[in-house]
Amino acid sequence: MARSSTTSDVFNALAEADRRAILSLLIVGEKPVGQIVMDLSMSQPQVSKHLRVLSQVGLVKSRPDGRHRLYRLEPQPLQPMRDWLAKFEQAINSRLDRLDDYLQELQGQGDSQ
Amino acid sequence: MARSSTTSDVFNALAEADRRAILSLLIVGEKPVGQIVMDLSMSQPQVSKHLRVLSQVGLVKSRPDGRHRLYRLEPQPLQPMRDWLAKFEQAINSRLDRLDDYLQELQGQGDSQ
DNA sequence: CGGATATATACCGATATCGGAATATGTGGT
DNA sequence: ACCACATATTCCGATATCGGTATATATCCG
Repeated sequence: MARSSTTSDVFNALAEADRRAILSLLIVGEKPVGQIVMDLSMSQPQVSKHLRVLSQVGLVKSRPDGRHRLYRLEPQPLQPMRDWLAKFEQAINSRLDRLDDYLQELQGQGDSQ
Repeated sequence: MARSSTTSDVFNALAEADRRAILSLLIVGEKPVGQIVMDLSMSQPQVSKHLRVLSQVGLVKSRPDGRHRLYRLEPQPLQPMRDWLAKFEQAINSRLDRLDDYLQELQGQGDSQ
């Protein structure tokens, strides 16, 4: 048993930097696969495979356009991730947290793992 | 070559649901390993391993407390993820986007694979 | 010091992922 | 129908991950 599953979970889909890059590219609008291949200097099959994963989790949708296929961003599935992160807002912004930072800067923090 | 790396990237660390659960637990405050084991009904080695990964990406820090070791949340490394998500705010909130939703609700959305 | 509790690490097998190369599918133009 | 272009899929080897079990390390207590 390796990682829980992958193509069913947005967190997992976004664990790959290349896939994040693809999504970022698509913010500006629809793009054909070939364009992504050029923009990111990745192999065509690699891009297709990543697009497939992104498709499966619903982060992109596609439509045919001549011999091209245009992929577009579908941002709704990002919501669970946004929700999850939101839970940490308070911790991130808390006064205590910054105090922690400060103290750790002062002392040579010996710790972790 | 499998996934780029794992223990160096926050996105990757959070690809595992169990690790997200651990972080969520720690929002309320420091906890010893055993407490996490009980709360999440996971095996002790499993929890220790997940904590190690979280440690490596800086999402938790620990301090000894008698024979226990208290782990606490360190939310700063979440920032890159927040930043990355922020890029999609506009797309998520856009009018067109909601229109998309609407249209997809109306039609039995047939698309994508 | 010896035993008990708490946590970390090592080892293992199963599995899923990734990238590359080759190939299949599909579409348009002539 | 055929050829070129665009994309998807399959097959493959390498690798990293995960969970389990067993064991090591550490700390406290008597």
